[in-house]
Amino acid sequence: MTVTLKDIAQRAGVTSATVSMVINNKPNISESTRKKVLKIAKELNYYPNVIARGLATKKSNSIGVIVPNLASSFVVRVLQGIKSTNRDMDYTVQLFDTIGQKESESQLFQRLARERRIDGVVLISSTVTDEDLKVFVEESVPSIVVARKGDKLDSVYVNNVAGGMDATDYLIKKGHRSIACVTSNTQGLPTMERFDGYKRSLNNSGIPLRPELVFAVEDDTMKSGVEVFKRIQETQGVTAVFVPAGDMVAIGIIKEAKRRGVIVPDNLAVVGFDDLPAAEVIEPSLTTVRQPKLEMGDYAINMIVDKIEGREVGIKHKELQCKFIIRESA
Amino acid sequence: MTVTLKDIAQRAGVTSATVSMVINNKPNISESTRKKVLKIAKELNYYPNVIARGLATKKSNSIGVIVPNLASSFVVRVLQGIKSTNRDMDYTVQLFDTIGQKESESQLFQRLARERRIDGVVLISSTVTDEDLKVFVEESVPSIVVARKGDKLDSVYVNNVAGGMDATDYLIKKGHRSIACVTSNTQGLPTMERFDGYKRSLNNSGIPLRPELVFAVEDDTMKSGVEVFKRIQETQGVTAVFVPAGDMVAIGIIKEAKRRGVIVPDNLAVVGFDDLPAAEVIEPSLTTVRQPKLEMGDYAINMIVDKIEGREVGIKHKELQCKFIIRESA
DNA sequence: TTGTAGGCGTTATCAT
DNA sequence: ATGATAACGCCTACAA
Repeated sequence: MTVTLKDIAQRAGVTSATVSMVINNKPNISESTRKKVLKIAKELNYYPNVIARGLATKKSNSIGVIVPNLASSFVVRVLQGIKSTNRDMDYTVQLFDTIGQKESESQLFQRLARERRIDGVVLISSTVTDEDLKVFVEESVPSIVVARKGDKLDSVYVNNVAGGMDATDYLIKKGHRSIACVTSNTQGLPTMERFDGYKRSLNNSGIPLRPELVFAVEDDTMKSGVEVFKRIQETQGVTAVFVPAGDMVAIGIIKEAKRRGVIVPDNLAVVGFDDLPAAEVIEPSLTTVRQPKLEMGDYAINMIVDKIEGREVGIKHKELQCKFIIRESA
Repeated sequence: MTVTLKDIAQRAGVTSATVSMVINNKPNISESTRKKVLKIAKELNYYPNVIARGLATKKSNSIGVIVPNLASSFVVRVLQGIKSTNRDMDYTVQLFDTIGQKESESQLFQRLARERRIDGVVLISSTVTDEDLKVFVEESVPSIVVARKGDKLDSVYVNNVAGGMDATDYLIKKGHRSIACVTSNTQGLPTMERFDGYKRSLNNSGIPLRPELVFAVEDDTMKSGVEVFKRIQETQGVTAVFVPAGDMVAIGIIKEAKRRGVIVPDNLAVVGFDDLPAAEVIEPSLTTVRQPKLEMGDYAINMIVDKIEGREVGIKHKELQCKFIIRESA
């Protein structure tokens, strides 16, 4: 049923080695046999068995994409970027998520590498620990981390500090002095960096950091935003809030503010982080910091393929810039 | 560098066949050698080469997921469902999208099948043609289509007609008689079915279908909603609108209505379709028809695995029900 | 230019 | 209970 090199070889009166060379466009094949072989291959609707090929060449021509949780819109967006530039490539994308798994990111990676399943890995995670990242460096399979800077590992990430500064600068420029900040205690480095940008911006303007204006939430949901709004309201004099924790939290804040008769942006200016689709839906629409997610995916896949094909050596980092999107909420 | 069965065999003083049997938990192995082999395997940090294994067993242990466009939130959600129940399975998910590709869904499928790359395929598409679907039936690799009913092919889909009826019934029950309907001319079968539900509901209540109340948009975006609102307003007497085209269109309608001083739901009741995250963000929040997307993914992956492993034969269909979500917009 | 032969790492069938 | 051996389908020296 399934047609192999041998089948073609027989019908063409040549050997399967010759057919292989034709299929792979190797030089030194007479035009006549090349034509004959190609014709028969087409007639029989031949496709090379990629598994057999992989065994022979020690290449799987596939790239693993490891994500902690496919439910994250950030992750999905980066994945879309990967897939969209991956189109023209000869690599297949295999998708792995680690949430609810016994294996950690690094264990999974090690297994994939050792099983010879993939030629390279893109890890999309901001929460992976330095300890875990070490394993990636040590394996011989090329890998790259997206969403945080890798120390000894290739990486693509965003300048969160600058993003946080842009947002805070803008609020200060608008005259705000009591600016609250809502961070996350589960999203790792990036929110910390954005918070850092907030601090630096205040500092640059000579505004003292007031710890009572700094709040933390668990996750990037409207519910968290609603809750944190109450805490913010208990603190006197806040006129603006910057939300490194993410757009959904910012949206929750806006919703609850409106419900309580606090006018956004007049009584409270709100700036989010991420630029989700919902940012345009909420009224007033959300001023926020956009991360170039598709672009991150694009860079990541290109970098990993370059690495796999030996076009690049050494550690490479790509830092992308956020874009401040001004809408109505601030 | 890479450790193989042979390496273990040598150190254990047995043959690689024996080691293979141990690794695969075959019976008829003495406890002593089993222990010895396992110990050495662990010491050497051995992982079986899945490619070699695949060649020998003629199984790749991976499932292809083909989607037209990963940018669709529907597709992503189904994919999340697939991945989340895929966790406990021994199958790897390979992701393919066809947008901007030279290959159609069916050509891609045929190639994947012939290349022996995958053991089964899940196609997530509502727009695939019957013609294309035929190829899926003909290949020997199991496949299943999600989001539309397959004729001779396994499928998981939603009862869109009932969804459309629920929505329209509700509006009628609320006293509406001039109910507009906004469909899509690019989203294929599902929106047509929802429209069908709309028609049946009207019919059941003895309300004549008025063609001038039926509109079509190009895509599921706020922009389309804004535009179609204007057209709706030109038609006198409309008090409600059902939007099979999707939630973003419905949200666009609400936005534009508010901008023009039309009060939702008092002057215009709006019902969407999908239940996107943004449905809860818009104010008034969107009454809509929720599709069980995660569940669809869950069923799909289970069905395909059953098929691959020979637990199921014959054509199976799974029809899921939508859920009507009442919020503020109607 | 083409054929021969061996190998990639596993599994599976038969002996022993 | 274990070993020999062939086979999976393809690639690649090397020989002719």
